[in-house]
Amino acid sequence: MTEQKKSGGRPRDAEAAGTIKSATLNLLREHGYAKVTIAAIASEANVARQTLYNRWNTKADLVLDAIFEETGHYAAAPIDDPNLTCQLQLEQFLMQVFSHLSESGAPIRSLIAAAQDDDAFRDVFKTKFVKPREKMVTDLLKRAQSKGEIAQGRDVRMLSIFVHGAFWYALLGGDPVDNDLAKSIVDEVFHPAQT
Amino acid sequence: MTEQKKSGGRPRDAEAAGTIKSATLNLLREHGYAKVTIAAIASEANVARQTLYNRWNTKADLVLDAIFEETGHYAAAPIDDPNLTCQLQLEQFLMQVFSHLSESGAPIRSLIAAAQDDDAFRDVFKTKFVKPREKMVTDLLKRAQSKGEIAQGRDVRMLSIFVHGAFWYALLGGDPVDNDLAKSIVDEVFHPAQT
DNA sequence: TATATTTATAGACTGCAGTCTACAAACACT
DNA sequence: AGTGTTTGTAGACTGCAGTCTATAAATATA
Repeated sequence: MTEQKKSGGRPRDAEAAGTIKSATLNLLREHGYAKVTIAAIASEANVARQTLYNRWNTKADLVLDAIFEETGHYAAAPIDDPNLTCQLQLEQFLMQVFSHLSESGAPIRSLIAAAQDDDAFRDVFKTKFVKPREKMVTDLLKRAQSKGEIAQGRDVRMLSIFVHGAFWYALLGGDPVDNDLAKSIVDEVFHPAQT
Repeated sequence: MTEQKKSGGRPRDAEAAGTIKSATLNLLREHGYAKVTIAAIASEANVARQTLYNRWNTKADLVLDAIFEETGHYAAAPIDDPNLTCQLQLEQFLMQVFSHLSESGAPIRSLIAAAQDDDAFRDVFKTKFVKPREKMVTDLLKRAQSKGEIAQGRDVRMLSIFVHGAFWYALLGGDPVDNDLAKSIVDEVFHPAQT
């Protein structure tokens, strides 16, 4: 592929992408996904509307990209700290993720929404956002299993899905996604309660 | 409230609502939520566009209502059959729900999408669709707990959220929602595996 | 300098959701 | 029959996403 351009041509404005993305985030926080218009973003970024469409295919694409720019930082895989139980590590990881989401939860919800109507977009969203987080949790649970914190016979992949499912379920249902939820999820996944 | 109308007035066409809803379902199955237009539904039902807006506030409202009409049948609470384990009952219940969803899964996904941008709509969706199903599962799990199929110390409410979360997670992610998923979910919730 | 290529801008245009207005039709009450 | 009220119909209108076209600006290469 390599998508080579024939020769010169006017270069893309190097600053534009950043300016547009940050304008997008600002408007997003202020008004929410539905009320933010492409025209408003373009205007805020002092750029022609078409320039946005030169770089992103849809409003959802742009928003996805804009959110990644700052969400990436929070996606750091939890390092294995041998001094902490895996249970605690998972709890802290979830709390970190949740506290971030309480800031940009609404736009992310809107992304999920947009993803439903667009197969290609849903793939990107899954590949770049959902799957990596799923893997982080699966890996952590595997470590817990190898250290005996979780019984050998359990299906770690399904447990990871439980964790994320519970999280999405709360997020989409508009229920609070907070430390209490994190604790409840982790308690039940590790569920030492054997009566 | 009782919403009384002052006096007579032209009565609503009794057949219209049904005709519109079934036209909606037909077009929905054929083209998917995004590609179905209000105008097309109105035309299919031989009704003015405004008539739709007289009865439903938005496209999502209408689709929600249309889907309920046939989804209601499948929402029957699982009767407690003392001859079957609760684990089997849950598995059968989920299979029933899943097989229905593989038919109208796409429109339902679009509903979730629409719900994200509209608080009022999300409430209706939760109240009429999500919560009742959550309760069915919670009740079933409670029975399982009282019969000893699930340990006393476990948080049944959270387990129910795991079940639904896993289900929504698969649905929204575009993953197959089938018998295998149902079995995996139930196995892990009851997880007799104690190594 | 001349040409080809690519981006940026401005603005027209399409399609759809949802609103609004004017008018006709169907009812209740007097 | 006459009045008031509500629904149905037809069509104009607004706002936004996304497309398309014409033109100017910025680059590379000849």
